[in-house]
Amino acid sequence: MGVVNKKDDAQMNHLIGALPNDEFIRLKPNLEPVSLSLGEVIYESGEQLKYIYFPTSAIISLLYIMENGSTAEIGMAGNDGLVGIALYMGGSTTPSRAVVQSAGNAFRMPSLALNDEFSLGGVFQKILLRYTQSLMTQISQTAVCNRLHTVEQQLCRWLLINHDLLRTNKLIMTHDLIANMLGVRREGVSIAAGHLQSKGLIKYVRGTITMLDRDALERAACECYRVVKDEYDRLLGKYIS
Amino acid sequence: MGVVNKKDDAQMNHLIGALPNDEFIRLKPNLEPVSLSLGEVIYESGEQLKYIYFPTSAIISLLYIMENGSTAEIGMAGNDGLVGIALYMGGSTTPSRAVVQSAGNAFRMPSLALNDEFSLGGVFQKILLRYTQSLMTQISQTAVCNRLHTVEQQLCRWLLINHDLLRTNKLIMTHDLIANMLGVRREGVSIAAGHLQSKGLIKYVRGTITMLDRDALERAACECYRVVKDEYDRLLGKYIS
DNA sequence: CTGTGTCCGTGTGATAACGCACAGATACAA
DNA sequence: TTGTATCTGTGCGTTATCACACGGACACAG
Repeated sequence: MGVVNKKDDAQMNHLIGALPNDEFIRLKPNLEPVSLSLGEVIYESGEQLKYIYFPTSAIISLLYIMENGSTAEIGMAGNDGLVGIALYMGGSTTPSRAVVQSAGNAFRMPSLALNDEFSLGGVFQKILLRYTQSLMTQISQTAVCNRLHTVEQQLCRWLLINHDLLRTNKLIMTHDLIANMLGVRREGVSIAAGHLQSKGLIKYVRGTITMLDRDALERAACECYRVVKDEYDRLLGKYIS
Repeated sequence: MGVVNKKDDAQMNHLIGALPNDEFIRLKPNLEPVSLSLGEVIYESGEQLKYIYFPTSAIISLLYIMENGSTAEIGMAGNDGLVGIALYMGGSTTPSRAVVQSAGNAFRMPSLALNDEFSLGGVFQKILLRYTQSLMTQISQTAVCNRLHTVEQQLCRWLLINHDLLRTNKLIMTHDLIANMLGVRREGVSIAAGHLQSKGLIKYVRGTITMLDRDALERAACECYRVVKDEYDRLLGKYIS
């Protein structure tokens, strides 16, 4: 007791949990726990960022909003990642919006403290850069996935990612919201979801989706899911193992 | 004479040209000029990288190759950028392939020298990180563009990017190759190109495309072109201006 | 328990892009 | 000049997705 311990709440975020003790102790005073509610906008497109967020139980979605109002998700971050890359990459902001997709908790850290620690060039910097590369893989794969795969395959992929981050089979999410994430029509999601339900992979009623057969979902998803997951493990596995 | 001067060939790459003199002098011995031929594969997916490339007149395309053999471009780098981000981000490799899309020259730099300079935390590091963010914007925009815009809009965007990098109106490129970049069928490109030709925006014959009316091309392209360009200028403008 | 809003199913027609197949045209080499 | 490879135009049937529209079902508050 009294000793700052890595088996702390902050541990629940894999990136924070991967830090060596000395770096963690230095950072800890700057980590402020916050509670994030569904739909909350963490960052608006083009807005100067003040904090970087390390989700623990929350899931945050990175969305692009086009001029005509349609939206599409380019990436997702949960306790495996962070939100606010632009702060240490030098841009201070991005053209995307960050929205809370699943309510929960996170730690946030002010820009100044972040940059102080980042510039020391320690493990913190290494992890942040590696995570950034992993996010680039996620975004890249989303790009090709949007081009080459069907809505149903993409829905499977999206459900699997959520499953990994939530670690529960129940997902509170309407078809309409999923459609906004995938950048397709609500009907398209309804049809794909109906198909998956009839095959027994999922079950849903009014805003909650239950995943019944994860293995089958993986088989029904496109390769993109696995590529991104494997690349994350390759880049960060040795830290968070 | 004898004085290492920034008005050097290396200057032709904007990122190198943006370095302060002391950093440039330190790096110069490690910059090896290379000539890149059309179709040459700089990096294979998953292959350990040895060099980072700073194109001067060449254009390099970042491609994803799916399991079924179809391809799609996620980004492009010319004298405005570099190829080999994974080297300083820590991953050493990426799941994408880098192919020479337009023959020309580049400088390459060994991994070791790159990391030595990067870890000093100077302007070099700042520029590389900012460029990385700009590339993320490019990839993200490609993702949503693939989802939401037509082949014709995307073709316009692609032509404009090439125009910016080549600084000539003539582009040596068949419909088939463009189709591989955009991740669509060759016929789709032929039809879109035919349409643009009939409107007088471009002209083409057997593997060479001439851009006739750049302003009209910008109007026919989706917003994605401008978003990415503006973000590049925002991130790097103050260095390369 | 009744109203109102949300969520999902379904239908119809339109459009964009796909896959395949082949013909005409051009370039280049023998 | 002739042959061959490459490049582009076009047609046809198929599929995925879109846009719009509406009805039924459920949830929850008053």
